[in-house]
Amino acid sequence: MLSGDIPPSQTIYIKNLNEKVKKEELKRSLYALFSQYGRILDVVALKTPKLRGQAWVVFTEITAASNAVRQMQNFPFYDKPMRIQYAKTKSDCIAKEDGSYDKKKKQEEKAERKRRAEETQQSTMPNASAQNGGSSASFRHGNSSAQEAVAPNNILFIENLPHEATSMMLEMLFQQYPGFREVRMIEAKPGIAFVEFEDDQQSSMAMQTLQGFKITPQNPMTITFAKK
DNA sequence: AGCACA
Repeated sequence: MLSGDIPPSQTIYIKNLNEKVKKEELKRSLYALFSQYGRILDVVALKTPKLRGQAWVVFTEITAASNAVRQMQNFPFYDKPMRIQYAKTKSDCIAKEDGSYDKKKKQEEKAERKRRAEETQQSTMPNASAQNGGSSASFRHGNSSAQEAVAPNNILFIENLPHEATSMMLEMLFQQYPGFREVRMIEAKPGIAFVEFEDDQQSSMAMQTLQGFKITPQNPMTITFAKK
């Protein structure tokens, strides 16, 4: 069944995610990867048996979600091709924004789900010791520039580097990713760098894993695709 | 495969 029967939404539903990736890392990587398409309001991922391997990414704009669904379809992410659809229901963070969030209704739905789970389960449910990792995807943005949607490409743009960062240091960091070509820094512009890969999938993988990486505690690096 | 909001 194709996903065509789900109407466009500003939330995308992603499945076939690598279940070995830790929740917080997964959320950050998804954020890093998908912020190319527009501003993200929330990333939801749970590791419960029913929900592992899946995630929701909430954009402010439907058009951003549409581009993400099309362009990142089957993108190899942690070695598995992502399967992306629009979400079936409205995200809570959207409902809260537009006033349609109804707490009572929410609780009924929750109770209903629980009831159904129990009737199909019919067996022992040990301690539901929920894993309280908590916290939403906190993430830093580049201090400059409202983020435009720059299409994924093979060159990364690195910002917020400490002034003492050298191209040698960056090379050490980035060369471990397949397809690495070179680091370019501009003497006249400290704090930024360009890192080139052979293709955009390889650059994306490096971006995902190094997004927010701190060379010094005060300098989480911001990685975006370079404008061409 | 699996559509939630810890």
